Amino acid sequence: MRMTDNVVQYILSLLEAEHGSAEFRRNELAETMGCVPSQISYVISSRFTPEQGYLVESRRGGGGYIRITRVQRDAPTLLMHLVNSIGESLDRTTAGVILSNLAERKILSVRDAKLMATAVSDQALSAAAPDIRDNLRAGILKNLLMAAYSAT
Amino acid sequence: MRMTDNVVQYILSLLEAEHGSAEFRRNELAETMGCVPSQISYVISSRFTPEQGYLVESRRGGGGYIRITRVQRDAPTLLMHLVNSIGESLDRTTAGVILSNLAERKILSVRDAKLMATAVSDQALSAAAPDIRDNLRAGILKNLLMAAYSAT
DNA sequence: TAAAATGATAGTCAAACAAAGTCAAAAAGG
DNA sequence: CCTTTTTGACTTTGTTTGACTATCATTTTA
Repeated sequence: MRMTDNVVQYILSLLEAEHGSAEFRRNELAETMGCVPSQISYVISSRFTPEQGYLVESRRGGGGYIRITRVQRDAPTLLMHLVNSIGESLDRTTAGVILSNLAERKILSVRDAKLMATAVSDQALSAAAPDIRDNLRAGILKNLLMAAYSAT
Repeated sequence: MRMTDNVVQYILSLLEAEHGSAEFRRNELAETMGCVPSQISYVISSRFTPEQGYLVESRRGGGGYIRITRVQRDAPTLLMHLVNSIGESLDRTTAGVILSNLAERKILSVRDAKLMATAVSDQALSAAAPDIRDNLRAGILKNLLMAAYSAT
């Protein structure tokens, strides 16, 4: 398993245990996970972004910390924000992060998330030239999320 | 015996051992089979297609993998016939007919059918030039049908 | 006491690494 | 011939690492 996934899991468990808010020291977490500190930064910047519904605050220097807070919004609002944040292009990694996050937060069923992931996969889009796949992904996923919301 | 057939056999045995889903690293498998990595890609693209009842997922980069999932053993034969009849191109009218038919016959839930219809709609595919949309529809729908009935 | 030094943090960025994907040419079958 | 298979060079994607920078609180110094 990737270090990235381990760190994600660990942070999610912290969020779970503390009802939506996790605070830690970057170096300490890196130590317990057995990775370099910048890996923590990588995980946060790729997996706990505002688009994913997380607020990240931090402070450097002595007594520094990183705090991640799950933004509390009802499902429709969260979906709307998400759809608006997607724009014209969506790479597959981000698509995957979005969908697993929605499933994790129980905004989508695991089944819906899997179907959507399939719909935006490279396999499904193989008929399109690689350089427009990200545009297709954006269009497809936005439509799917809207559909999932309105068909609830 | 051809290398291709050896690789097919090996993957089939993995699928058997793991009840319908096999995950491996392309390079590793190539190593154990004694072939170049791209041969694995060739085998997958020619022998583990949706037409043959398989769904393929993959990831690049560190910790990358290829995962092949077989369709459920009790998947409706109609579904498989359908996937085979689709070919390289599927116009939106036919897609609509197919999906409402599947829902009608209760092979798909109404929700799944609606999501799939959204995924192959012109709206969702607006980023693609009109002349390739039918090709995209074919690829997307075939993959979605496999996903809806994939083992595990 | 104000300024400077110190040490404890987190942030940034690019390079190194670890995969899988693509494509076209060569080889092998039929 | 024509199709399928085999091969390998090259591309793209995603992760990991580490050197360097920025910031903040505390302690020392002038």
